[in-house]
Amino acid sequence: MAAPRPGINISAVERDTGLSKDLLRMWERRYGYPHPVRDAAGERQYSTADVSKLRAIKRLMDVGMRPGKIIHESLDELNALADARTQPRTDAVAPALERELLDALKRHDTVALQTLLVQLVMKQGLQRFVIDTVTPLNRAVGDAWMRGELQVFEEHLYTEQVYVALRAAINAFPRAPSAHPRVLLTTFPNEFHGVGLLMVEAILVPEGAQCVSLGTQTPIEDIRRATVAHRANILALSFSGSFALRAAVDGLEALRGQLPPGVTIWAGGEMTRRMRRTMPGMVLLPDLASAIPALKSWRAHGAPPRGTG
Amino acid sequence: MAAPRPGINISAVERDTGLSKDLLRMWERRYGYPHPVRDAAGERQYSTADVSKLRAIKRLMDVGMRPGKIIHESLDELNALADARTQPRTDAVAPALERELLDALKRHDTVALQTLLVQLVMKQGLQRFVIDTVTPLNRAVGDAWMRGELQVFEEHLYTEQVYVALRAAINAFPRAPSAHPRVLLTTFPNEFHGVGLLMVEAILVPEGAQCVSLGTQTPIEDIRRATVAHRANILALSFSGSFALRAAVDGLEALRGQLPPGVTIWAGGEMTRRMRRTMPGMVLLPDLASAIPALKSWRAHGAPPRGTG
DNA sequence: GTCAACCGTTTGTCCAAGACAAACTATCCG
DNA sequence: CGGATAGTTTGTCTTGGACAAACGGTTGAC
Repeated sequence: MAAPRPGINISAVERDTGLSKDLLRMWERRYGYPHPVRDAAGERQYSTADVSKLRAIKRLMDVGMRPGKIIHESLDELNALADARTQPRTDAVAPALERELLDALKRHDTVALQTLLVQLVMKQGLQRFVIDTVTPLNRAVGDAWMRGELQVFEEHLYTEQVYVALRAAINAFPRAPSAHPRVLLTTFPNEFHGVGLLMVEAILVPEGAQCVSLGTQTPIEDIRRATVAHRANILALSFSGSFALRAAVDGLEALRGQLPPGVTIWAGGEMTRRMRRTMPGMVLLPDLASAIPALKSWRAHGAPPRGTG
Repeated sequence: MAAPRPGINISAVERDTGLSKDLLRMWERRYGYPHPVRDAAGERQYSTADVSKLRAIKRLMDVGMRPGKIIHESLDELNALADARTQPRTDAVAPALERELLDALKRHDTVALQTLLVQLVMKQGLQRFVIDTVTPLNRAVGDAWMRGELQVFEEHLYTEQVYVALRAAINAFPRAPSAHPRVLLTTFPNEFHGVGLLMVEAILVPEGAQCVSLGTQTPIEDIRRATVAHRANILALSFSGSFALRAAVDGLEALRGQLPPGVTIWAGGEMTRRMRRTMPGMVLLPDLASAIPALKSWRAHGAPPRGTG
């Protein structure tokens, strides 16, 4: 009665890969790939293999590769490229534990997942949990998703569970209203990845910083206003790999010009690794661990006297 | 340095309203609205007023109205239509408190927001909190967003805070592995609204039910497998107003045919109010409060109640 | 009076090919 | 090594046509 795989609609491909319909048609015109079959109405019907490969391409593009260079590689070669990039693998999460977590995820066993995560927080402490467990786990989940081993909703489920675990752990720390520095966390508009913010918060709160997160997608003018209103000492911004480089640099420079010099700007996230290393007036945090020395450095010399411009 | 409002790109409008580019162009062709000015390159530049009105239209469409009937109404008239629909306003949240929450939201004051929500949970109890506070608050936030009084990220912030408060309250209840019934909660693919699931969970857990949520967007075959694997007694599905009616009915009928007759299917959410036919073999829950009698009915007879209330 | 099936109208999505601006790469110069 | 310039690559926007799905009113049966 129900055909098992009748082919995937261009809208569904857009949703599952994040590549717009226009772009999918343009690639077909320019590169000849993907080249989906047409149904009786002449509409494109993509295969699941196409979707897997498109996801792999998107993921590599998100870390800076260009479509023309990789679109004709096979899925295996694309995976090899991704693995090569992942070389500095720390193996901090015991592979057995990582497998156990992924298994629980695939079983949709949220209780087991949450139990495992909470156990790890307790055992490692919050900071090590974020750096040694969540970071490689994010990568493992991302890779599994790219290979089509995980559904979209399963990745969401994972994100949600990490979110809950981190939020609970952060809330366990007391809030001292006088704690310094005050850190304001958010992302630019068009940036949808907010887990990074929570991970930074989880690094900073145990150090005694006072964090306020605005969530994702705050317009730049609102960021400026919020920074002044909260009298924040540090403004921390997160950029995922898929964020437009130019928009990030322009926005950061605009903010630097508008904010009082006493406010320190931190820019972190995957995409900051692709930025020019010298951004005057701001601190680049290519990974989460570097937030700790950055905070110590602020306390040593960066602390502004009084002048709130 | 700061350009005030140069006009809004069609992509940004798609993102901010949820109306696809194709649809925006088609409306312009068919209805003459919106009719954005063109920039030097001939590309559409929408105004913020357009975006506000388009959001209002989208919201009314999500509750069943048709674009052709409302697209030429003014924003005020659209708001009046939305208000008229909201007539059965319970005013269970004191307007002062509601205003206080919205103010905290607009100040991005997550601490105040969370404090208020937690206080309300404690004071009202979880079930009343969900029914008397969160439901009207969702509507108030939705209305404010529709009128352009809230940014997208502010709505996200609200959702996140409610999410955290509900999740924390639910986790405070002990999990008895033998509790009955076992309820599996999820949504169909293409359904992005997951707060409803958490709200149902918050209604059912205090009644002693054992809830497992798969989050949003579970493929139907996975729902079937998960229901069998968890030996769930009740499968609860949530459909927001923007979900396609046909897809919901078809999917529900397919599930009903594939699941053992002993499994009760609950369908809830805004869009189930637009379903006409009494759906054989399943229970429609037009609002959250009706989940409690439905649960009691299951315990009394192990079968769905007849009438649709 | 209620419900289901039918049919014309409304509505959303897809398609094609062209145009152009933004982003990136390569090269040259200080 | 860093910065400006020229050439490619790449993504998004444009128009206008086509068609299928969803809707709403009417008809017919009970």
